[in-house]
Amino acid sequence: MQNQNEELKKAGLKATLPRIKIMEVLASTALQEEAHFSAEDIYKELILNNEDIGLATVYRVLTQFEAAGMVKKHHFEDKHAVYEVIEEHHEHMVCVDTGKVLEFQDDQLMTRLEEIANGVGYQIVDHNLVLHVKKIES
Amino acid sequence: MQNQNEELKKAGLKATLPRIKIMEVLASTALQEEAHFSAEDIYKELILNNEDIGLATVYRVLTQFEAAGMVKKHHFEDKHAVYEVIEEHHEHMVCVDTGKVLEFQDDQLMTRLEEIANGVGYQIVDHNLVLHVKKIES
DNA sequence: CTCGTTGCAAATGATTTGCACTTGG
DNA sequence: CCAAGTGCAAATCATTTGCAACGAG
Repeated sequence: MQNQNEELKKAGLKATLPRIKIMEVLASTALQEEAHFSAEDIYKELILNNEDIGLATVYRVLTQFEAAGMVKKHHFEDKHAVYEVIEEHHEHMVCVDTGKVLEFQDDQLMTRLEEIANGVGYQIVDHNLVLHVKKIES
Repeated sequence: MQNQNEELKKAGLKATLPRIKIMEVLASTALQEEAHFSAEDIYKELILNNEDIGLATVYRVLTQFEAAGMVKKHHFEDKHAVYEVIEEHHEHMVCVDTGKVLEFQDDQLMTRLEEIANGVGYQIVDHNLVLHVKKIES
């Protein structure tokens, strides 16, 4: 697990216990059927693991991770935000019935978006795309 | 202005003064260079017009309007939500430098999204797309 | 040692709710 | 009339911040 230590240093962050533990939760496949955690989710998971880490720290650390480009913050539902580890770029599809989150990636789509932005004199810096979907049951 | 009265009735809502005034603000081109208002924006505008309407009512009415499909709620920035009157469907592009919101619409894009969702057995119920852009200055 | 970090509690900002009082149909 | 709607103040929720104690390099 020395690699996480490295990642933190690279981001200019001290390798403290809270940060390491939070990274572990984010990276864990355990609770990760859906790899999108809210600050609260992570906090509860830490409590379960008998780690004595404050919720405020979870928020602070997630913010730092986001600034360091290690995680991405999403606002799928109205209230609390969720975070996910950045591995490769992809979009999200959320099932309105089950809440399940599917990920996908599509070059044709991205190309078209670029064309549209360029067409009005802009370049894309970032984007947010979430499809709210439901199973086809014909 | 009898048409707004109609719209409210159609939505099963009494045509009360607060609701009418809020609709007027939403529809007004006055403050509407950017037709995206937060609850607070609307509240302040009402105060300016010497209307005695509580902020809580603004929130309640906006929620009802959303449920009735008359307005759409967005979360462009992290904090407060903004609402806009639904007229015809379009996507948003927000300039990261100026905060300016541009709207666009593209069939090719929509078609591609449908294809993607269908491809995994889902149909699109709704979607959220926001491009964060900046001017090309070459 | 010395800052960067943390935990806790209190502060914040956006939105919601309880309740007694209006008001539209 | 009288249920639906409203204003106000208090409550709630997610997130942030101040500050004294702590710990990594």
